Amino acid sequence: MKQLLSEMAGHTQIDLDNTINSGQVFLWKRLDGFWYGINGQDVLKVSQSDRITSYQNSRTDFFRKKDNLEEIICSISKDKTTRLAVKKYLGLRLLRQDPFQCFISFIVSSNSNIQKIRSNLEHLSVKFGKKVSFDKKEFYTFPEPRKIASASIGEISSCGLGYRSRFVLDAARIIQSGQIDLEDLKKCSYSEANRIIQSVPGIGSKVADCILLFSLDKLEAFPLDRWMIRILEKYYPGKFGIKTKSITQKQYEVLHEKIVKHFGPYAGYAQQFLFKMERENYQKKWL
DNA sequence: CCAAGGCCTGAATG
DNA sequence: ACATTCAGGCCTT
Repeated sequence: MKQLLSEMAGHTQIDLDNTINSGQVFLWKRLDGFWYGINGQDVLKVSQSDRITSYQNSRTDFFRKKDNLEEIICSISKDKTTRLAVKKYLGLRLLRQDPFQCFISFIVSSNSNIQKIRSNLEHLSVKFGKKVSFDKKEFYTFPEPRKIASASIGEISSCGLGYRSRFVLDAARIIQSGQIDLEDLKKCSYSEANRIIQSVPGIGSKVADCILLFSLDKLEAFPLDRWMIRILEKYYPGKFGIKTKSITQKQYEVLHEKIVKHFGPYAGYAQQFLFKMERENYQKKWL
């Protein structure tokens, strides 16, 4: 562990490629040696050597640079597997995304795959976002809640969302009407925010955890999808008492409690490292 | 509380 | 080619 931390001190650099390419964000492209990404109404630009810049000159800490990584890594490194994953992907980070974009993105993600999610979100942005020019390149910002909220089902489903179109429309209306204020959820506890966000049709346990972890600062969120279940079965056989591949809501809750008990309050970081390691093992192409 | 089945769509598989 | 299966779930019965 000591060795790991001293290694970190020299390598506090963020590993951009692996971070952007870790299933958290979908609207990022590499152009002329830079990464450009849509974050709500903003476009971010970053390269491995330069500071992050933004179309809107916003100050969002997108890469969570203020997180105390040393403390977090110490905290989550409870076992061999996690230590290996952390060591292998030291520069991997959680991102702090625009909440509404994240909210819609993960509703769209359910029962889908990366490529389709990206295609769906790009279509939504072209159709309902604003065209902006940044660095002499064109981008479409992510649609504002009111734009989606006032669309028809047909317009939304023309973006290829299928049966998720209804969920996306209703979800946007819930935000637009103020029935749920995503910023407010940042101030709630994990379980309270989780309960509220799961009241939205189309958001179950897994999608909720993604939104909470990637945009609402709930670092104990630990999205349990098919991959994570497989990972837990493989590296922690018997430890968490997983019985079936698809788990019920109740089983999800029980499992999540055990996870937090094991990994601690920054469990979400552990999830990210483990997930990345296993996906890489399977040599999946993501971008 | 659990199990089973259906769901849009596109890429992968046979 | 063409049919079938499957994918980073969720909802209803």
